[in-house]
Order: sequence, then C-alpha cells, then structure tokens
Amino acid sequence: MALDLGPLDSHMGYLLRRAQLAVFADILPSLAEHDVSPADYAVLTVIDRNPGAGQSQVAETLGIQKTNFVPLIRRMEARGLVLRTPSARDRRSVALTLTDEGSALLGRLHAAAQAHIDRVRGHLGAAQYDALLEPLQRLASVSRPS
Amino acid sequence: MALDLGPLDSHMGYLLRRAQLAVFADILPSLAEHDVSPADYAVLTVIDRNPGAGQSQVAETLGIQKTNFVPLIRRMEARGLVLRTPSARDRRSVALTLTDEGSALLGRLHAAAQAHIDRVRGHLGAAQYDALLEPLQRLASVSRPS
DNA sequence: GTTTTTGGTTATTGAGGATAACTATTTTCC
DNA sequence: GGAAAATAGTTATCCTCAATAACCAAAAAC
Repeated sequence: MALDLGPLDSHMGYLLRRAQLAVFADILPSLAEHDVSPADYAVLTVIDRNPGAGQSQVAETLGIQKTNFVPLIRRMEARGLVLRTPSARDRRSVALTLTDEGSALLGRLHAAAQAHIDRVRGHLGAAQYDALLEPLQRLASVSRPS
Repeated sequence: MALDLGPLDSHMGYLLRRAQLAVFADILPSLAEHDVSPADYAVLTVIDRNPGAGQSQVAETLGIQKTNFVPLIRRMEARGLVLRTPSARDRRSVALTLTDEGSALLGRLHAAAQAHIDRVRGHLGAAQYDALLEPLQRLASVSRPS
C-alpha cells in the first residue's frame, strides 16, 4: 500500500513534518475539548510565566506575527481568560496577564498536556525522548542568523 | 527580549514545530527558485521512485488527502512535469510518471536539497543529525493505530 | 524639535488542509 | 448473475494560518 519514499525517508525536513503532525494529532483532541488550539495553549503558558509582558513580546517569543496575534489575544480576552491592561509607563503597549479563569483553565490544559507527553514518552521510551529535546532546540536555530 | 517559555521549552510538540519551521525556512528559497513547494518536491520524489503508481497511492503515502491532491497534480501536469495516463487494467485510476522534464527538474531539486541537508547537518553535527532520524520516524507513528 | 522607531490595529490576501456530495468503475458476496 | 459495497478520482466549498500593506499614537533618538 505505502510506496517507496526514496530519499525522503531520511530527509530531516520531511521527518520533522510527519512527526510534528503526528504529535499534534495526539494532543489536539484534548485541547479541543477546552476549545483551545496549540497556539492558544502556548500563549497562555507564556503569559503565565511572564505576567505583564506586552503583546508584541509574547507574539515574538512564540514566532507569531503581531498582526496575526491581535485576533487571537482578543478572542482570549473576550473569553475572560486574559486581561489586557494599558501599560502605565508606555501608553502604547498593553500588559497581558491571566485572569483567575485563565489560570484555572491553564491548569487543566497542563494536566491534559502531561497525559499527552506521557503517551509520547511511552511510545518512544523515556531515554530516547529526553535525548531528542536538545537537538530539536538546536535545529530551531538553523537558518536564523545566530 | 525573549520571554520565558516555561514548560514549552521541553515540550516535544512545540520543539518539533519550531524545528520544522526553521528547517523548512532553510530549504524553502531553494525550492521556490524552481517554483516548487515542499509538497511538490515530495510528490515528484515519490513518483520517481514508484513510476506508474496511482494518484491516491501517492497522495496517501505522503499524507495528502486525495481531494487536495487533485489541483496539485494537475498543476504539475500542466507544467509538463508529470504524465497522467489512464490505467489499462483499472479504468478508474490514472498512472503517474515523470516526464523527462520532470526528471530533469527533480535532479536539480535533489541537488538543492543536498546542499540544504549539508547545512543542517553542519549546524547539528553529523552524528547528532543521524541519531535523530530513527526516533523521528518512530514519532511519526504516535497516535496512529500501530 | 524633527525624525525614526516601536506597540498595536485594520483590512486583505493566499496557501493548506478538511468536508460533503457526486460519477464511474471495480470488487464482494449471496 | 446481480445487488450492494468499496475504490479512484473529481468538484465545490469552507476554515484556519500566515503574510503584506498601510495606518495611528506614543516613545526614543539625534
């Protein structure tokens, strides 16, 4: 049924894409239950760890363009997960913080993510899983002017 | 500038996504010079290795839905890269083969891909690069009923 | 104090992937 | 042999992402 992939089966980009899709497919349903996308989850996590950070900082940290970040963060504000308070020292920027509801949701999301991680870790073996993390971090900086 | 990622910085899904985007960003311009997307490149490669295969087989092998595969393969046919010949034994299916022009282009694409692989391999170190391949293949089957 | 840069916004576009519904052929199976 | 189910391909449509351009207000640079 499955055809020969030729050189693709050892092509880093191709393997990364397939692996990423498979891993995302595993966590997606758990997040969707809470009506949250992977990007949403990442944004909540970063705001939680950096309360008061500005929109552009959060967006840039996650590799999201500020222009695409606007509707995303607005939806979260509308859902009551995030507070957007005008910054005192810089009247252009808005400081982002989680509401109590946002914090509570994030807690549930972390639990779901942990179950997902346990599955993937089990599939791969803990040692191999851990060994993967550092090289993947390094790969993320290919093509970036380091 | 960059904020704290919290648990994301060791989250497999997040790292895979960032790594995949970075690696794709590295090869994208080379492919774009030939007006070819990563998906196009994968399709040409698979047809080359499996001449005469049907559309759905190629699509399924690459994880592309047959419905989205139609415009893609039609564009390649229109460009004179691919031949779509009605199969003799199954009059529903079309057999895919590369034209000489498709073969020639694929040769140039493989060369560009090799240069890209060398870059990534250099960035990571050959040993670490090679060590990544197998676990990534395994990851691709998470969430699939093995 | 003018110029430049930065934080945020709007509007718009294009690519990728997903669903539904359909035709024509082949296969299954009673 | 013939009805029913499965398969190969197609069209049309939709939705989510990511990217571009143009803009305002405020701050920083010079």
